[in-house]
Amino acid sequence: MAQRVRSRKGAPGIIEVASRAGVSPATVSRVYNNPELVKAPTRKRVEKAALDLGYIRNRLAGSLHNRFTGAVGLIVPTIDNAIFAEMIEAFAGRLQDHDRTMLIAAHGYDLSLETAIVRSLLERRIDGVVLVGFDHDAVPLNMLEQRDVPAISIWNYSEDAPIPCIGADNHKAGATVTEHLIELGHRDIAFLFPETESNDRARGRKQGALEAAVAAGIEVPARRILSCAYDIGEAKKTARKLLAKNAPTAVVCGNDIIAHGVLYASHGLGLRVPEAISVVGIGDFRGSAHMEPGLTTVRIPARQIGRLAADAIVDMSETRRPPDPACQAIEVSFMARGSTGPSPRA
Amino acid sequence: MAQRVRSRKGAPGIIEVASRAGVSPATVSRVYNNPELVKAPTRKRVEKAALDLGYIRNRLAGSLHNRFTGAVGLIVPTIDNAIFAEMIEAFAGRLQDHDRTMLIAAHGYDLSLETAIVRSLLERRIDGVVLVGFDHDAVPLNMLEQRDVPAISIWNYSEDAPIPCIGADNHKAGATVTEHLIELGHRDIAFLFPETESNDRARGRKQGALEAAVAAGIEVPARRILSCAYDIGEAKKTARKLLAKNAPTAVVCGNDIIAHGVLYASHGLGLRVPEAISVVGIGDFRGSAHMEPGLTTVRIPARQIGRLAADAIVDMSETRRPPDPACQAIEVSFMARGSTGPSPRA
DNA sequence: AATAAGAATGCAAACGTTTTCATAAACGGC
DNA sequence: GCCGTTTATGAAAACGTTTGCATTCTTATT
Repeated sequence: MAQRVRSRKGAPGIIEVASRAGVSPATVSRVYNNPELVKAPTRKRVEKAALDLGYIRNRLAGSLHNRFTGAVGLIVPTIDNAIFAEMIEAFAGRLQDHDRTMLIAAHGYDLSLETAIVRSLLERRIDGVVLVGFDHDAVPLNMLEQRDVPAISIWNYSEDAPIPCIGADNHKAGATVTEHLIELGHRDIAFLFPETESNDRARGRKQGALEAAVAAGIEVPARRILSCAYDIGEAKKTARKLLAKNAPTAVVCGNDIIAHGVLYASHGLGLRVPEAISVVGIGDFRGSAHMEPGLTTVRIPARQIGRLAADAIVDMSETRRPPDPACQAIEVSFMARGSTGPSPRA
Repeated sequence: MAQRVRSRKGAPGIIEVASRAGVSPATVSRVYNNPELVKAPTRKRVEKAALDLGYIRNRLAGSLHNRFTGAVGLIVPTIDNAIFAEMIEAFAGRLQDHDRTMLIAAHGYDLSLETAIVRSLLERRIDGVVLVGFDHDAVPLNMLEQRDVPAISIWNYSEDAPIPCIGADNHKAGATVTEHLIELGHRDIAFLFPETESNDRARGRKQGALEAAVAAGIEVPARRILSCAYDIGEAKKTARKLLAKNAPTAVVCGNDIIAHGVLYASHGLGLRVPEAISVVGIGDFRGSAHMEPGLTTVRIPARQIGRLAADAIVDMSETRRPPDPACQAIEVSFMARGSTGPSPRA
């Protein structure tokens, strides 16, 4: 029977459990942290006592002694983004499997906020931190390093990354979708990307896309390179201007959300996709496959990245050394769907 | 100058800061927790010492003494859901404003997991917990109450809620969209909702929708009541069957995601919206306004709920009593857009 | 049956703060 | 300048665990 009415201050501690089980506090502690060190019957008694009293251990007290809190920090640009949300969900789930808790914070693409966030995480003595991308202030990175708190970067991949990373080759992703359009005969291609200022993922994709065009002998005039926020409405508005007159035959979008906006703009203008205009995205968000027509895009396996990141950061916090190899490339896969077709001018 | 190379064990503590500033540890503590108690020049000296040493305080140690950890738990069905993500983002942001940290966990609509989650949060001695909806096991709720940890429910609203709540009247939301269709002359309406087993929000919406139909003298045959997961693909598949032959003139969807699926299914089948079929959603997710046609729906102000929830739980943890009034109704607003029109059979 | 080795448990000292209480310093009124 | 307050600081005892070391209980070996 769980003992009732433990008012405010009276939550039972390890000492109460110990005395009820007729053992020392040390033994109770061991039951939780090194069960194999205590003999089965004793363990049973302790477990029963804990249950009877409704004991809930205080991990904070332990962490004071340990070096470990069992909490891991995740810093993302935003939570409210379809593909990050997928990654976060997977990350959190996997962390739970490892008996860890996630602290999450968003900086809204303002990298200068990372310092404050990292500080606040360090005040809670997290066991490790996961960051998105490679663009980071030196200050927070130093704080982590000085305190010997493991950190990894996710989402982007580069061989010579400053910290261990798990991510996709965004450059290649941008190139892949562009090459697809080129193969279909498109020569007049527009590029619609988010602001690349403090977003190395988008930067890489854009570079990859533009370089692929150049490599195919296509020169891209400045008016074909547009930027817009991560927002369907904005993308739609921008695309409407782009498509209203003198439209290109294809649009490369920095992510699927922008592509959705472009698709809606096309529908709104009565431009048939893919007959009149081809559209490609990057990311393969939930839903992209099911639109009409389905969106041609490059799949970035967000959930996989989330899971691997959880595994990696937990491992690093335990072994106290970077994984081997430090950086892990996640393969993207091209998804050809209905939103792309031969150039009407071909 | 920040002092370099503090290897592993040597992170400076409050004691080092104190001695460098020539004060006692108590004073340093006060500088952080009750700055007004320490004279300006002393405070300055302490702050300088802390900066010089690169001191980062250890909140865990403090929480051991205090009752407060500055961490708040948020338990959601899933993070990977457009409208929850919006709420979470707003909640986390507001929490940061209050100098609090968010611990988040998802149970994937399996309410039995909440017990383990609550336990794990309590092990971290969170200052409060925010839950989604009213459907909860008694066990986790009791654990929270026994330990005097404040909890609130969000998303759903009811006057006689078991715990303080901040949310919308889902019943009314369901009724509103249905009445809109009825006003447009629709009599053959289908209802496509998520599983309501362990989801009181969906349950309320569905009830509201069906009751509105009944109130208008419409009898809804069982074959017009369908269920499908929160997933565009599934919704599309289910809708395709529904619309393939003997289609209703309108579909009420339990949320915007399902509505998106229905819309895509209609496009795929060549059914014009809203001429041949009207579709309504609930939620007003990002993007719903910009589809072609725009989705008629009911706006649930997710960000506002998130912000209010953060304010409320912080307040409760400080005052140690429920807010007044305990429950707060968030008004939903009907958004008429292009996806609904007069019934073709009218 | 004695003993060495190993396994299980207990003791008590940390861990890094906060906070009560006590003391010392500053202040204002006369 | 003196005294009664108020304000600023310090000393030391918590807070609830974990863990190294010491001790006791088992078990296996001879």
